[in-house]
Amino acid sequence: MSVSIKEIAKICGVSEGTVDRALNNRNGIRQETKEKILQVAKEMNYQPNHLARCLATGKTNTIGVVCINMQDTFFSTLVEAIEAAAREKGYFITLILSHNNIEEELAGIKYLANRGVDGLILFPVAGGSEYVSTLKSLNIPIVTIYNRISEDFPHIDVNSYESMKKAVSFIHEKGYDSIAYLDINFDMAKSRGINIYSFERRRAGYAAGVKELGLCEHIINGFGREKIMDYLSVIIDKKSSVNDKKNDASKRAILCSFDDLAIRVLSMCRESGLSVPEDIGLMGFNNQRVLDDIYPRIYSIDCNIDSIGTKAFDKLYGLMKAGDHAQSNVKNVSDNIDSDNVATDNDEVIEYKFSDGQTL
Amino acid sequence: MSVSIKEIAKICGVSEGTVDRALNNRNGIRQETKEKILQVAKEMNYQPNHLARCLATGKTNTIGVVCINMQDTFFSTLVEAIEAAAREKGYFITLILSHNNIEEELAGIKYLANRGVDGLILFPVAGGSEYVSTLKSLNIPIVTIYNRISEDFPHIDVNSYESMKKAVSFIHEKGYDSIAYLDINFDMAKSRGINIYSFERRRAGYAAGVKELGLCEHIINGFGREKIMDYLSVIIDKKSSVNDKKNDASKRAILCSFDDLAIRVLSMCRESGLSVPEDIGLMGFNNQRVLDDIYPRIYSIDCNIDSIGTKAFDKLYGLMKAGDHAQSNVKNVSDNIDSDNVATDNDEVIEYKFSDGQTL
DNA sequence: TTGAAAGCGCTACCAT
DNA sequence: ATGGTAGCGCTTTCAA
Repeated sequence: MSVSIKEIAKICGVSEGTVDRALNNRNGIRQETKEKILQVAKEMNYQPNHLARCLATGKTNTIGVVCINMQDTFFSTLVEAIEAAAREKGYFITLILSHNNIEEELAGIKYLANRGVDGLILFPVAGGSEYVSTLKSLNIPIVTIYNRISEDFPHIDVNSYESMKKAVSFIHEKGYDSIAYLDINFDMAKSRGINIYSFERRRAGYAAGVKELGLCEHIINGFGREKIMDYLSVIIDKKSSVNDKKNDASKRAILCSFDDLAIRVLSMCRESGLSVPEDIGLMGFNNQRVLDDIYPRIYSIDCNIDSIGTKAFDKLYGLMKAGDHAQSNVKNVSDNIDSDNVATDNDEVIEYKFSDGQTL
Repeated sequence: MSVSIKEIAKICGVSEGTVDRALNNRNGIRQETKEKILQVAKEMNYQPNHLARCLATGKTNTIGVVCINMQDTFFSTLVEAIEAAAREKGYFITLILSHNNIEEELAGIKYLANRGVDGLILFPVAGGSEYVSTLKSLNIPIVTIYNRISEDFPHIDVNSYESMKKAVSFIHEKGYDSIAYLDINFDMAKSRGINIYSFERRRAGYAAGVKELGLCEHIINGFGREKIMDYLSVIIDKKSSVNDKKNDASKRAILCSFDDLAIRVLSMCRESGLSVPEDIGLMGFNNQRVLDDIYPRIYSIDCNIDSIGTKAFDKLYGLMKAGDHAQSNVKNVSDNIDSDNVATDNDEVIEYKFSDGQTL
């Protein structure tokens, strides 16, 4: 197929070692020899065989990324940021999608480990101490994003707890005294045993926020149309009977655990004849780009997704360079997934800000 | 790090070859020997070194995917479909993003080739005969998606031309007699020399559609807010003066070259006080999922994105298996990018359908 | 400064 | 049915 070092060596009448010295800028070679070899290599359009180099050096310059899916802009944007950061440093990414399936995730991780990736960035679906042991036994640097597994692995995410908590005060300051929280269905997720750390932190942040303000907690646990409609109907009723009893004058808002929910609620409001923000306030999480094209502009929490991706790679890069695998300086904690699974020193937290908006 | 065939051979007191036979289900090995070896391998948690295998076999079981970006749901969904199809067949994907940049794309392709990917799926940014030669010299199977390069490479895409043309009649049948087309700015793209085959086909389809119906062609060449506003203002004016002169009673619609534009127009209509579909009809292209959450439901052309991804991989898989690289049975055509660059036998066309909707 | 050769872990082929 | 061994293309070490 393509020319090898051996062939170049033969043509130049030198040894393979010398060709290697020329090609890879090592010292211990005379300038003229080097130039001649480089010249020949160029003429023959020599292309190094990455594979052979990997086998010889034990490094692949490839990191594995095990992500949930590519449908959610949140994930795909993150992957894009990781790819950019990786490529800048000369790394490739092998992408595997787990589709929120624990088995697929594990199989993927195993494949990647066998392939000898230098490091792993995980959007964990699984969790638990057994899982941690498995990962540690791989003996390669691992960084988690989004869901957290344990303090054994550096974790990068927006500070979901803090930002949601702040979002509650933010909404409250805009004059809303009833703030509901629209979220994924925890029971369903938990029955499947999947890791929902990120959503747990978000919800916990909301809960802390309303508690601090002395407001009522109202969590809509699942985002099917019926559940949303149930909630909206209260507002619709209130609106239609506004002349009758002016007692319940509370301004209501819904904080959503991710943007798509806010978009959905917005549309359902429109269908139901509710005006946003006149009849109901709305706020999302992630501030994905499509919000810029939707009227009215929904407030959202801007998680600075790009920087999560970048930091995740940078962290991993550090570990890879250090040869200092995460496992080396680790306390042997078996850490289960639960709401007490909070940030540690091994966690990196990303700044956030509130987007501009008109819906509150 | 991990156990090798050699170690297992030593422990079992057999040769490496025998271990290989056991591990890889080859024949020419006694059942008991095999079982014993497998047993030991399991105990030692043997994991095959993919890299070494690749080097020995010359196959990597990896395909390279050079895509534009991951921000557009259209692309990320496609990548997701490719990943699924690939994994099912035991292939990995190494993902490189070109960001619509010709240099990045070329660099990426070169990297992938050196890495010995077994095949390449390209969302081409570049084009032209020189590019074709470069790709052919790589000597690996290549399939293009989205933008086409030349008939030298199998190409998979929705039938943009046909579907856009049909979309025009579809809109017309709904009673609209003025159908504008909102598109990317061709001049800008062309001045950068990038491949816009897919958009060219879409626009050509629109043009053919209006021509066939004897309607006026109205192309909005660029989707900045001003350009869109320019067009909407005509409708706004018409609406406000509707009582004065009832002469221009034409029902207007805008066909958009991709969904995000339709979403944007919808919002701008809302801001401008125009009702959709009462004052203006709207239709998109791709039918991305977010449309389901937006009210009113925008009509769109459902390109069956998943099947594009699947077919692209299947096509590539065929080429890889055949060892029958695309270059082998090729006429040496230098094919430039232009609107005459139409489908050939080497092209696969994907079925499409119109989504349900309420905006027309 | 250069050459020679031993690996990396696996596959594949030829003997036996 | 099994053993032995020569590669794959590169890096790395030791000798000259």
